[in-house]
Amino acid sequence: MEPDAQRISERIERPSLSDIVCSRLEQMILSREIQPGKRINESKLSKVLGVSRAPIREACRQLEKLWMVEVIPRRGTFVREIEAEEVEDLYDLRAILDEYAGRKAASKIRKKDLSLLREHLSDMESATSQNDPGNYFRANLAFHQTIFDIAGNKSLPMIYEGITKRAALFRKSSLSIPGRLAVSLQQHKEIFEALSARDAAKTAELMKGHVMNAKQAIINSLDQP
Amino acid sequence: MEPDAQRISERIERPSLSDIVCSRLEQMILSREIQPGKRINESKLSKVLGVSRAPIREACRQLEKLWMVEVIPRRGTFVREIEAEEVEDLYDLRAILDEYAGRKAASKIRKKDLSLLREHLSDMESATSQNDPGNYFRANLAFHQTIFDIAGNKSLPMIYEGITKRAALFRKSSLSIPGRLAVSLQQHKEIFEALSARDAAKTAELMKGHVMNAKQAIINSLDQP
DNA sequence: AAAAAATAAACTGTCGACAGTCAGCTATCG
DNA sequence: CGATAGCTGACTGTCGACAGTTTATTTTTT
Repeated sequence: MEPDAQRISERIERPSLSDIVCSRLEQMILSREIQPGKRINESKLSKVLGVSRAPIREACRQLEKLWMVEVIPRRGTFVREIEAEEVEDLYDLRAILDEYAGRKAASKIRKKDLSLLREHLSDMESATSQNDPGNYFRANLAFHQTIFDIAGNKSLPMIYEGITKRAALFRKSSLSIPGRLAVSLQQHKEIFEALSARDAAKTAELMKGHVMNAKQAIINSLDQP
Repeated sequence: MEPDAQRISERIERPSLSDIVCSRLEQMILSREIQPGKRINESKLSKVLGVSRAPIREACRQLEKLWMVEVIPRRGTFVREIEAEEVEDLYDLRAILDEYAGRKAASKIRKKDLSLLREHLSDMESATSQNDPGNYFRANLAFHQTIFDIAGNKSLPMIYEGITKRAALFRKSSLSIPGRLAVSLQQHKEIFEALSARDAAKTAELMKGHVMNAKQAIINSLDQP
């Protein structure tokens, strides 16, 4: 019997073909194997991957949900392009969402939440000392998502995922800028402190500042590439 | 020749079968012909509508993008349920997005923007005097979307659409509460004034207050139904 | 009679095929 | 020589069918 029919989504399940194609496509897009603006050729790709067109189409729709591609009726599926200007927009949105999440999380946080955050923080710490942007990025994402969980706004994670995936299309991440990891780490430590102190205003301010800081770092790095 | 290959999305095009199925489905969901939590039976629906399953699936994926349904692998597509608690979450998100948009729009607004807003305002005015929530809703949406346009954050409208469609699943809208139309109209007039004065702080505050006010109205109406 | 197992029915995932549409090329016309 | 119209190849939209799962039903077991 189903103990909780509402929460069916979270069960173990092997991925369907569409899911496999989806991650494969995401990978191809992020690695620029398929370049921005280019069309995803369904029939060609289906031959390459050895599957029919149905899972390919399914995967494209999934990626559209994440704003990574744009499906144009009767024309095809195109990898989205992203301009510096739009990256700034996305960072602005991240800033206000993080600010909100920080404020809400600070007033709700519990001991076990703090220990989970501390784990992510230590992951970020070791990634920083090994100068490993990839792992830092993951731990960083986990840190922020944990704060969302604590904040408890159920709709926030979905929105945020779209924003981050879309921003990932941009060739440059703030974390790939030399010296950024250390700065970012320090900011997360401060956020952690503010959360421990249950200081909502301070947490909100730090979260916002953190994102706006990353935004500025990107803008600066573009001016002098 | 294509004058602007980037902006292909906006061209005249007759709807595909999937599009028709999609709006039909949306309608069925909002009218509760298919109830929240229920599965959308692809094969059954394909017989009813006289099309194959492919357009049906396509439409479901489209609705998933708008958070109106949840697609669970190998189980089917389910109409999303929405609790009062989540409606509050959605209003919170609308509040911070509107606040942000208001601040940004106030610093960028031009004369022709103001006249467009004035038009929407007068639409809302006549809808109010005729006590027509449907038309009021549309004019209201147009008003807010115009502010987004002025703010110029390209990603904002997409996010906002998801939030509003999702909130529409809830049986009650703040605008359906007796007396709300007049209150809402007054608030929009104040927002318009603040925008005219290019007062960013004031506009932001009013926008946020307006949404939070609507949220509170819903909460109150639920306590005493 | 309640729980578990086995069976049957229904449904989704995937496939290959065909038709209508679109992009690019060639030939025609001014 | 440039622009337009018609043609051609390629691709997406849609279809019906089949296979593997999931759900509902029936049978068996305790």
